Amino acid sequence: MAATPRPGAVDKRRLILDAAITVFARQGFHHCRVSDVADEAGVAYGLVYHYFDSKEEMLNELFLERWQIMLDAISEIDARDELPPREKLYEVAGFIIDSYRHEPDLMKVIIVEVTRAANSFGKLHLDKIREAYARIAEIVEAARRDGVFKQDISSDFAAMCFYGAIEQLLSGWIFDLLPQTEEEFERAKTLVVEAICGGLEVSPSGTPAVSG
Amino acid sequence: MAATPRPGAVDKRRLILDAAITVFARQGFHHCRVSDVADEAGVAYGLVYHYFDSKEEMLNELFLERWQIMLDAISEIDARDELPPREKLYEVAGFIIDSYRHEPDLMKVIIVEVTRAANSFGKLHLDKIREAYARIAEIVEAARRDGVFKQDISSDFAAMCFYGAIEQLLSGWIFDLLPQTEEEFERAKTLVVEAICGGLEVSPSGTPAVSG
Amino acid sequence: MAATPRPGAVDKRRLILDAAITVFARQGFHHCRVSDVADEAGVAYGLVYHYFDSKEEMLNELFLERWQIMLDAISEIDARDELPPREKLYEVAGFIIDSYRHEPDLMKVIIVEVTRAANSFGKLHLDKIREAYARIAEIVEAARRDGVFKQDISSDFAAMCFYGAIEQLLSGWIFDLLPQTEEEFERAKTLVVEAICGGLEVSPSGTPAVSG
Amino acid sequence: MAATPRPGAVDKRRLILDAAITVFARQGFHHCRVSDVADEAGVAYGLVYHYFDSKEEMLNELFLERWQIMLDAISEIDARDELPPREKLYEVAGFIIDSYRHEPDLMKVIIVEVTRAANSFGKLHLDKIREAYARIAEIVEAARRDGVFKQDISSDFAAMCFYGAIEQLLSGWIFDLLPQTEEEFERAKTLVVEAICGGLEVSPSGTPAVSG
DNA sequence: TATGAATGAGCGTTCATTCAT
DNA sequence: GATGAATGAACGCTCATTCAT
Repeated sequence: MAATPRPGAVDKRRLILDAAITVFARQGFHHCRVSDVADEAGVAYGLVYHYFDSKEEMLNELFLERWQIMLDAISEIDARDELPPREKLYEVAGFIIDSYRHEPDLMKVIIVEVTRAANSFGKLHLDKIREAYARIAEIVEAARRDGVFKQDISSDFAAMCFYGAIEQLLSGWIFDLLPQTEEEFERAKTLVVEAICGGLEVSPSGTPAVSG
Repeated sequence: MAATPRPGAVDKRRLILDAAITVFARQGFHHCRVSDVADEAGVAYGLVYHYFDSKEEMLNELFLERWQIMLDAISEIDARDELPPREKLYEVAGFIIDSYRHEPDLMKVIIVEVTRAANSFGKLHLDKIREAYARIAEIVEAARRDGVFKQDISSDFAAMCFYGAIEQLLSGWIFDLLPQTEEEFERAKTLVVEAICGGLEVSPSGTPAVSG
Repeated sequence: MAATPRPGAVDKRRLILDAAITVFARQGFHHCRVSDVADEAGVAYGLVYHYFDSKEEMLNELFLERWQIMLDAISEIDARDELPPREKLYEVAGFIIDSYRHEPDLMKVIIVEVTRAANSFGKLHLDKIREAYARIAEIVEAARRDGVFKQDISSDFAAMCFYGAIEQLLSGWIFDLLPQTEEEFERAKTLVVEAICGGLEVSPSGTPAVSG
Repeated sequence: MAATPRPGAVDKRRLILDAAITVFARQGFHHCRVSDVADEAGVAYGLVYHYFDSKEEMLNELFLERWQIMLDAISEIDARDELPPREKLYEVAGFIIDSYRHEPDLMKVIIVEVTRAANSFGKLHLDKIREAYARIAEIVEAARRDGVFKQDISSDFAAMCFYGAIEQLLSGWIFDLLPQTEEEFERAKTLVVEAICGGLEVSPSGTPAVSG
């Protein structure tokens, strides 16, 4: 559907999609019009319908595009056999946090408008979302098999807690409940893993820090 | 504005609010009409506007009403000095999970339509939401002062992880990603605390279980 | 329909009608609600419907009540045979101007909401309005028969000019285009008659002033 | 906002505006729906809102457009120095009467819905309306300076009487209180000036007729 | 490709009016 | 008489989508 633009020519489709990120993040998917996106992109709004079937399709595409990148990243991380489980989770947390760091609007849109919007978009993409949990769960499951992670906490359950903690951090940044500095982002990577893997409690023998 | 109804009479205002919970949960706030709420309540269209200024006001009221109950519950739990920190967090997790167990539609609405809706309602209620995190953070902070919880994880950060994990579990139930049985609910209370406080990793000397 | 209230009791019907004058004048008939009238009167709005069939009926009644008083006044003036035509017109202008002076809200409502609102209320009351013109025309007609007024200007036409000039003055006061002082009101009575009867132009032999 | 239509193409904006004149005149501004206007114009409902922000805006535009033409006409008349005051007023009356003759619906809308609607539109346009009176007053004022018009009647007052008389004639035609024939219209031009300038009374030495 | 005029279903909201108490 | 809860038709306005150019 999207023709490859001539080299040097502006890819209007991409232009529109990027404008959609900005507008969806700023006004919210339900509170913006297609014409707002077109205005942001500097094109006539009829053109939006030349490239996309509907307003929703833009959101879908933004989500799928980005989510797939994350799924691939998780898989790639899991494949690095040299990494211990905690390091793998650190890499996953790091990838997601860096995603927000580099593209906060896009991540905001995905979290706020898709991930949580169960009734409308979420349903379409539940399988994709489920897959992310499953891949994280695989990391946990391997750790359980190796006896590094606790047996009584199922890997699915653990994955939910882990992902939930990360998403909550992102929400905190999105809503300005947590400070957003480079240091905080880096620190968060270490601490969220420390919290979930090592626990909040002081353990008798101490917990080794994560390298990062 | 809403007069106290005669004893024995139906409180139409409450009827409408309850219908709103059902409809918002089923169709989503943005995908339902005010007439859907009126139909669900079995009242005339205009009566909704007799009691509420707008569709949004119903959502606001549902959120504020319920959220305050949670805030009060957390405070009450924190005041029980005999409880160790982990037990306090167990009570908090238990309260939230039970809230979902007993009123899944209402909790769904609050999580999906308010807590995450950054652009519209979320902003109105950020202070209330922030307060919940703060109260959880107080529990953690006391534990840190007592040397029970780690120093390097700030109480704010810990509170976000803890709350995020719980909300993710609720999301999992809402979206049918996790099984919903009485046992699962009970088990989740214990495990989420075990995961966050004790950590996913097997600690050298083992971790004491929570009573529940 | 309107029961005579017990002596000393408040006549709620009258109370509502007076409130309607205030509200109609302040907000305009179309821009006020029945409840605004009820609030102004300090009664429940259901009571308005106990006394009146509709919002319109209140306006109708206000108009008819007042207009009849004017019709009677014109007739009475016309019957005073000792008065020359110009004096009769002076008395008519004086009556209308004094009506505004003493009850500006009521006159505003009648002029703005009834007299000019041809499409809705006006039609119902056109006969009454026409009657006023006719009575003024009678005064003019008598003057023409006596040779005091010009033959080439029909009495109907003259009546329209005369009434139009007066109503325009009232409009000027209503819209604050003309100063509203006691002196201005008095002066206007004289001048409007002078303008219409004697004309704006300086006549060769001068024009006699009106007594007033 | 409204692009200039291709030559030969129908100007839909104009079409809608003309339909609005018809509908506002027939049903009254408050008693018609936007859909009535759209139906009358033979266009889709939404197109009205493509060209106009609101129902009110259409009325505003109709008024301002027409009123400016009148203001310009009065100025132009006043600038014709060769004309004596009475002739100038004759031209003004003639212009207004011809406006009604050629576009009775538009003039009806302006008089009934705007000029007199004190509470809503009138207020917005009072300055424009005031300007018309002022321009007429200038004509009178010059005549007073020249000693042709009476000193004791202020030019503002005289302008109100003059304009009021004319508007009343238009009201008479609008409400079918006066006969509407070409002859009547022509006659009215002469007579209204004769009445206001020369007065209704027979003056001792006679009044010169207006050429027209 | 690109534009924006044109469409019309749909929605939130208002408010005159009714009626049980 | 008096109240105000209850009704529901009606209306202004929005905006996703289509389509002629």
